[in-house]
Amino acid sequence: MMELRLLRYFVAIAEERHFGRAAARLHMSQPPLSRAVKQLETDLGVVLLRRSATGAELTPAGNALYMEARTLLEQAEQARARVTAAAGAVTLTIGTLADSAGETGTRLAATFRRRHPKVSIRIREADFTDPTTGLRNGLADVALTRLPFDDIGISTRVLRSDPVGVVLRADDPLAGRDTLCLADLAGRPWFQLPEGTDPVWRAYWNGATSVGERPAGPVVRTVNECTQAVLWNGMVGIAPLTHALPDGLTWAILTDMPPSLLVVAWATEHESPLVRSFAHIAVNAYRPAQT
Amino acid sequence: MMELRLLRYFVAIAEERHFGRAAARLHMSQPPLSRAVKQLETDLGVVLLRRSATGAELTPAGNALYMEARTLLEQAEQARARVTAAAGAVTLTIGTLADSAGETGTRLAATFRRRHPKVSIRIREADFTDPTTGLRNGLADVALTRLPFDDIGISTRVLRSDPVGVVLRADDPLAGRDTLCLADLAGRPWFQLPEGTDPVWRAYWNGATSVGERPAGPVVRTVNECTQAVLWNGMVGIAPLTHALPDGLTWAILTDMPPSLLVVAWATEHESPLVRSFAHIAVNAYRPAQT
DNA sequence: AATCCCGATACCGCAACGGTATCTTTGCTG
DNA sequence: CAGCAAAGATACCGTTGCGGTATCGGGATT
Repeated sequence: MMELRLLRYFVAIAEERHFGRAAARLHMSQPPLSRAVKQLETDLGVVLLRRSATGAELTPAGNALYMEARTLLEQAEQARARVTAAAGAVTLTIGTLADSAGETGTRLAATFRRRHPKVSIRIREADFTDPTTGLRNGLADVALTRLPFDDIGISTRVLRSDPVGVVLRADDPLAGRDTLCLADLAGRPWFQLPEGTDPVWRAYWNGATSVGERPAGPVVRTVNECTQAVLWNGMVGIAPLTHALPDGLTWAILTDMPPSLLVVAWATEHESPLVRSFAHIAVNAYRPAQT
Repeated sequence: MMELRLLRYFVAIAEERHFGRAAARLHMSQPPLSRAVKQLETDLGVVLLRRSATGAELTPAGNALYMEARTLLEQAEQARARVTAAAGAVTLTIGTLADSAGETGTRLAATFRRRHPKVSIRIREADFTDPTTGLRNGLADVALTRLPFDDIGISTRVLRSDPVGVVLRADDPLAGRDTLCLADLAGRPWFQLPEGTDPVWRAYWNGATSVGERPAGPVVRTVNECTQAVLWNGMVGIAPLTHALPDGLTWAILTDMPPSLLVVAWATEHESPLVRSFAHIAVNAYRPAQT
């Protein structure tokens, strides 16, 4: 039977395109994943992955299942939230952009939990295609994300200003330089946000994108080994990196990209005492003279 | 973790309001269901059922989970169908109204499978609130259901005409009579379709409903022990009963209810060779002089 | 008070899950 | 082209947990 557990596994494999990395991300070993995929394949009567010596590629059916599984798991999460809400439980859903906000979120959530022990917290990791991390459709109550994006109806408080940088392979001709400008990167593959995403957000990142070619693979990918930045085959990311980069990668700041602002955000019309409290905690945590 | 298996179990329990009956319906024993519910309850941190000596009632949270689980399982089914469709597999989804159509569906599906071995078949059981069993929103390709309902855009072929009857407890004063009229039943509780359902369909059944009071419990319930009729605490159903009624129940035809027509139906604009083939098989199976 | 019925619990065998070790294949490389 | 490295598949194993039978406890009914 098609169980959610198998779908969780498959999503990890599909995103990593690699059984071993997926296993690491799931904190388990690789063989059960082989079995899980085979189980799904025999259950659905369909080949999901094209295995190779370098990893695994999605077949059309695999891609379909990846999309379906994502939404299904998301719907399951929402269902869970609605059920607990129906029981009178108070929940705060924190949306986080899949970059530095991840670790930030859990840290702030811990503080929040100390102050509001009875409120249960749910963290929803959104990918780069939605800078509001679901604020607009009620999928999140409060978000840790980045400006600029179309913020009408959204209240924001700036936490930190981060220069935008680029991640390079150590063997790159440009590696070793601390700063670069966009022109240095002309002609390289780049990441590109899909159409239909927030226009302001897209324009900001396309400022970088316009110098490069269109990418060949999927549009945005989050790399979990390095939660402090969005990497993609040695492409654009966000400084500062507090964690060390994986071996063989270096970092250079792009001097002509306007800085990206880490913010706490919420839908203005859904502002609540809990949301205010969380925003307050977040702003305090980043106040310069905190002592 | 909240797995689909647990939700399937919970849905059965919620509908039967009885662990034992749910176990029978799931072809398993009762103790694992106790465990499953407890597992869900601890996982969600919520009480789902109020247990009593006569069965189990849903708490508000339980009702919420019931709704969520239904849609989630449905979505999982659709997801599965879309994935196999993406692999180029051809699927025919047969919607069945939760009464006599159930058994009819599997029987016709068997014939259909013999004729089209490569087409995979999915049977979708719909409840009484949607006489089209999802034809309109693409949830089903072809339906075994009953007239009358609002059939604009829907093509139908009549398979059989069934008088409408009422199921009575053996200790009922009216039990033993073969025929009744609606007036005989004045003042009794009755089943009632929720607002927003197909108006023609609702009006038809409200013709019966109008003589009775409003029911107290949930609006429609399907009884699985008797797949040949919709029963509800000794309320209205559809003749003929080819299967014996459970002990303690009898059956009387309502002479002043217009008959209900068993039909095969499909969305006219989505008519396809497969749909035509299925309809043809269905009509042939019910032709009087078949020999 | 005795009985009945329902859900909960205890316990058991077995299927399935995840882990370790190893194999096969494939792409790369000297 | 031989050898190596890496990735997924397979074999096997200990443990978990699922579903089954037997039984218990507690309301409701008579």
